[in-house]
This record gives sequence, C-alpha cells and structure tokens, in this order.
Amino acid sequence: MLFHFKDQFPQLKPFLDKYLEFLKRLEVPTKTVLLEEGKVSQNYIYIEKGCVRAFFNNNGEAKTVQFFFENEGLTSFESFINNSPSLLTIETIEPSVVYLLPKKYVTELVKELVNEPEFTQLILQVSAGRQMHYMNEFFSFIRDTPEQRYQNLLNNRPHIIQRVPQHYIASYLGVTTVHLSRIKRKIAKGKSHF
Amino acid sequence: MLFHFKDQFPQLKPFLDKYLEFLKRLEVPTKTVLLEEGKVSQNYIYIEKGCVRAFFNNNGEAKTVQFFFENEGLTSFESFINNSPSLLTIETIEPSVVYLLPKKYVTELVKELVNEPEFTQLILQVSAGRQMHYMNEFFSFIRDTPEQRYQNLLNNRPHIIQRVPQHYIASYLGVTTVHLSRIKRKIAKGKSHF
DNA sequence: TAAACTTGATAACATATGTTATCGCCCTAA
DNA sequence: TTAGGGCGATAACATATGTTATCAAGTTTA
Repeated sequence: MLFHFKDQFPQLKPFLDKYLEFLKRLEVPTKTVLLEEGKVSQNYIYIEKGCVRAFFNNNGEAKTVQFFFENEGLTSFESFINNSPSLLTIETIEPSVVYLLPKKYVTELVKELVNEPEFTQLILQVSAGRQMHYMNEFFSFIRDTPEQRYQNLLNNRPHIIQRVPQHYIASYLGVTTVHLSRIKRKIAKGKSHF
Repeated sequence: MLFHFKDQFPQLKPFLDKYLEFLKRLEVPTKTVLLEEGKVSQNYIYIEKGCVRAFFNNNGEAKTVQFFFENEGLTSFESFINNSPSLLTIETIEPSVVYLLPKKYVTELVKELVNEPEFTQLILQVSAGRQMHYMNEFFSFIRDTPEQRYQNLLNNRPHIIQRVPQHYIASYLGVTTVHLSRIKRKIAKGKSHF
C-alpha cells in the first residue's frame, strides 16, 4: 500500500524514505502466521519473495479469500484504522522473505502525511482500488459458477494455479477439493476435443 | 457519505453547508433509475423518503447487492474517483424523495476539503467503513448458506424483509424465488414446534 | 368492473455440489 | 530403505439448489 506509490506521488518520497530504515527483514518458512484473525494488526507487511494467503476461520474450516505474491504489500486496513481485530489470518504458503513496518511507525508516518494534500489523493485512490477489488471478488462470487471462476484464474492469473496448492484454490473458488477435481477433469475433456 | 459527518467533524460543517443550496430535490415513482450501470456517476444521492436497491446485470438477470433507506446517502465511489463507469444500477423500490448533488459540486467540495486534515480523517474512516461493509457481505456469501443469510436478515434487518419485494430479497440472498419460498416454509415449520 | 400484471407458493424433475471412502503418487523423517 | 503423511483423483451416494409449470391472491390499468 504505502511504498508502491513513491513514483506516482513524488512529493511524498522523502516522507516514505525516512521510514525505510525501520523495515524489519524476516525470512520465514511455509505456514508462518504473519497476522492472526481476531488480533489487531501490528505491522504493515511487504513481500519480497514467496507468497501468502489471507483466510478466515469458519467452524474450523479455513476459507481462503486472497493470495499475495512478490512485491505486494498488505495491511488489514480496517484493523489499522480502527484498531479493530483483523477479520483475516495472513499465512505464508511458501518459504518467504518479508519486510515488516511496525504499526508505531505507520501511525507516525500517517500523522506526518495527513497535512499533505497529495496524501489525501493517494488515500482516495488506494481506497477506491481496494473497494473495487472487494466488489469485483464479491460480484464474481455472485455472478460466476465455480467452473467459470476457475477459468478466470486460468486465463488471468495462471501463476496462482501453478504456485498454490489445490486445496487452497478450491477454498478460494468456494468449493471442495473433490469438486475442483471434477471441474479440472471436465475442462481437460473439453480441451481434448480440439 | 458526505453530509452525515457534519456532527462528527465539526470543522468541516461550514464547507458542507455551503453546498446545501445546490442539492436538487426530486420526487420519483417506483422503478426510477437514479444511476445506470455502465455510466459515470453524475450525482451524489441522498434518500429523504423511500428506498432503493443497487444491482448489476448478469446476462439479463438482475443481481441485487444492497438496499438503501431513509437518511442514507450513496455514491458509486470508484465511479466518482476515477470517472469510471458504474458497476451498479441504482433504482427506487418505492415512490421516493431524493436529493441529488451534481458531480460538479462534489468535485469542487472535495477540492476545497483536500487541504483540511480533518477531511483526510473522514476519508480514512469512510473508506474503512465501506471496505468493511463489502468484506462482510462478501464473507457472509462465502460462509453462510442462503438460509442462514435469510435468518441474518430476519434478526438484524427485519425492515428489509418487510419493505422489499421477495424477488429482490431472493436475488440479494443469491437464490431463486422458488428456493426462498422453500426457505421460508422450512423456517415457519421449525417455529411452529414451539 | 374486467383484463392484465405482479407477487408468492408449490410440485416434479434436473443439475450442481457436498460427503465419505478408497486409491495412488510423491515426499520426508526415522 | 521403509512407514507415514500430504496431496490429488475418483466413485457412490446424499443434499441443496435450479428450472419449468401451475395456481391463487392481490393490484393496477383500461
């Protein structure tokens, strides 16, 4: 969220650069929890290498809602703003290298930036983008069958299918692993006709 | 979105009040379209009386995603910020009285406010709230069965069930009207045991 | 007032998806 | 090297939900 926008909003660069030194580099194995559902987010997270998933717990069953990869940053936005417990757990899927910026510094940074009109622009833009993302995911769930959602992944984000274990993908699509297998078989059959 | 926050952010009040005179009052019948999917939002909308639904079109079938009632304001946020076509149509469900603030004035107002630190606070808060809303709707779709979603409506927002025609509710729940009837019968049966 | 719509319930049948169990493959730890 | 565990495919059966058609009651319109 934060450090991606240096190029787009050059006036903010000096503010952001000041905080680079407070980033903590972390090398972590698979299945490391970076933020736990129900706890207040304590860090802004940036992924240098590897990938993570965001999920929430429903009666012991994990529902995966999003994947993040290299060069992406993430926060539990609402958790940061309102000090409210995170709705999601963030967990690595592969051995990963991440940078953390502790909440304390994020808060400081925001305090400094709140007087910069450019920052308001950035906030508006980031917020609109996030809202767009959740709306699109939401609408896709309503509009598309699981098979169509799988096709969307194949067409638009094949790296996810390549890197992420199938049971997480099934969870993301909203079906069981059994049904995802059926979907894959059906698609494979369809293809073999040509 | 905008005029609700006068009390919470008193410093912004004079800015907001200046624009009250540009609000256009409109009395409209049922099924009036206030914003059409695919078009750029031209107004901030405030509902004085009546109610509206937000839906998108999927192969000729309308998928309802949200209802708004008295004293609520709405914008297609992304559409406003990015001048992008709205993902949703906004249509009245009842004869309604609404106020419109043309985009021109909203833009002006935002330009004035962008230098007010309090405005950034407001933006952060509104954005977090909106994101929370869409996340919750999204997660409820993933987590809950249509029957549970109907129970949630009954428990938390019974006014919706009372005022809104059943086919819109079925669409909102993600099922056919036939299935919603089944759900209602099942719940009625369950109750009659006590 | 009568005709035409709209809304909601219901039945019969079709399809999509979940549940449980089994099998095979690959990887890793002892 | 072998035993166990994680992962994915598949089959058989169960359940949830969609589709189509019909009916009844209420509402709008000519």
